[in-house]
Amino acid sequence: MPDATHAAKKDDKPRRRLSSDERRADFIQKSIKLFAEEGFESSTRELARRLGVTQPLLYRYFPSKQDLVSAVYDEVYVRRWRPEWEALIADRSRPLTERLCAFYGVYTDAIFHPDWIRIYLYSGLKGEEINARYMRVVTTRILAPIFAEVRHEAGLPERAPTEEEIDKLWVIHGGIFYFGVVKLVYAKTPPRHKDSAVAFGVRAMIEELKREFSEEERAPRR
Amino acid sequence: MPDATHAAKKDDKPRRRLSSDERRADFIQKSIKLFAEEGFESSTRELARRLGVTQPLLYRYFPSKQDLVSAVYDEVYVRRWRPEWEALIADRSRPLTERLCAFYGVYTDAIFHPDWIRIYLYSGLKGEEINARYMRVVTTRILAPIFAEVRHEAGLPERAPTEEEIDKLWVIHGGIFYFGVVKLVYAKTPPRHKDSAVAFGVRAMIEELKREFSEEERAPRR
DNA sequence: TTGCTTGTTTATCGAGTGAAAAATTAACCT
DNA sequence: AGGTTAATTTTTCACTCGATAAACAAGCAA
Repeated sequence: MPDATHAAKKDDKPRRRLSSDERRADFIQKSIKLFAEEGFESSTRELARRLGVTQPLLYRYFPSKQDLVSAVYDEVYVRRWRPEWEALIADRSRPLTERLCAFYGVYTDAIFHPDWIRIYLYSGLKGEEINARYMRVVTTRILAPIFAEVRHEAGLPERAPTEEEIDKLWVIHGGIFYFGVVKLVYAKTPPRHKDSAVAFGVRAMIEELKREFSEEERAPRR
Repeated sequence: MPDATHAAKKDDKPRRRLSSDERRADFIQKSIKLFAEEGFESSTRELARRLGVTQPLLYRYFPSKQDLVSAVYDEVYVRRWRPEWEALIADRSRPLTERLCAFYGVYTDAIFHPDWIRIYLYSGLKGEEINARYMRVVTTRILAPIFAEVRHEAGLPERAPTEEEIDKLWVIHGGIFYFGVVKLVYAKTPPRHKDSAVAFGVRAMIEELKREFSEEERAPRR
């Protein structure tokens, strides 16, 4: 009797054959979907089933399942970052609020997808190093520049943010991100008020930062 | 030869015996730790190993692993909620900012533990119904009351928040929660600036809400 | 057609999974 | 002491997991 545990197709009439590159890309794309849905413990057999191939074929393209996971990380984390985002934040020809709303508009357009958010959360829970690296990138490429721009708009001299100040920025940045988690992961509904939620967070962050800066001016520390 | 896959202790000298209630509670407490660390796919054998008992004993106390998971949900979600939190928010004898800082102080004291946060994230990714229920509780017992208090402090008539306004409150509430995620899950370090991060979020939220209310007063909708 | 390359399947292994049934034994009650 | 209850272990099953080796077959070049 035929072993069904590796069956590729029910009707094995049209057994097409892909080039090495196509097949590899197919594995990664379908893995993103599967891992996002069910986590990284998803079986290689379920993945193969979705691809319409048998399970051992995976090991022709990836030495181990962990190598496939790493390829998924690379595709999701690294390839979706747009360097032009950083220029958007620092473009002083536009009002700061407008700039930051524009930045968080395109940033959330990029990451507010169930695939991205769920893989991010899963890998974070796994304690993957790439997660910590991503957090450092956010800190230095987004939060610190925002801090510098708010100070500039407030007419204050440039200064590196303290750890505590970065934490305050994380509350807003994380709040915007977590708004996406609530909508896409928990409620499974499109984020209808994304723009006004972003604008609320941006304005609240800028104004509260300015307020704290002016208090600091009045009573300098140390 | 003895089968090691179910071994409880190496030295089986002191084989103590617990009461039904103690053992059941022990299963739940150790499950919280284990599931928080490794997710709900953790094996029942690993759990038994940590308890110092054999794996089939679990099935004397829980019909299935899923029943154990449900017991963990109950312990973590339901039992940690403090009804007095709601009174804290509505206590108009104190200034609103102070009230909300106090509320978020004790609320984060309750939930800013790796166990709670990780189980919350894991169960949310699994799409568990209890997660959606918790979100509704947060909305009606925390966010809507905060909305009412801000309006009251602004001298405005009572009014139910729109979905869009609740979303704005989620940005701050979620931001405070996600600050805990960043510290406890990603960075694995105690949230040193918890109080000032909370105060930042609270003040930013209150002031920005007031600002939007006053704009609304100037140009009423519809 | 022949023959070679390579994408793909078949078959299988060893370890680990949740769960059921039955045997064992510690603790309590007369 | 003896006897009973119930906590715990032993044994085992059917299944799933990631991974390997070998057989097969589609496409292409001669």
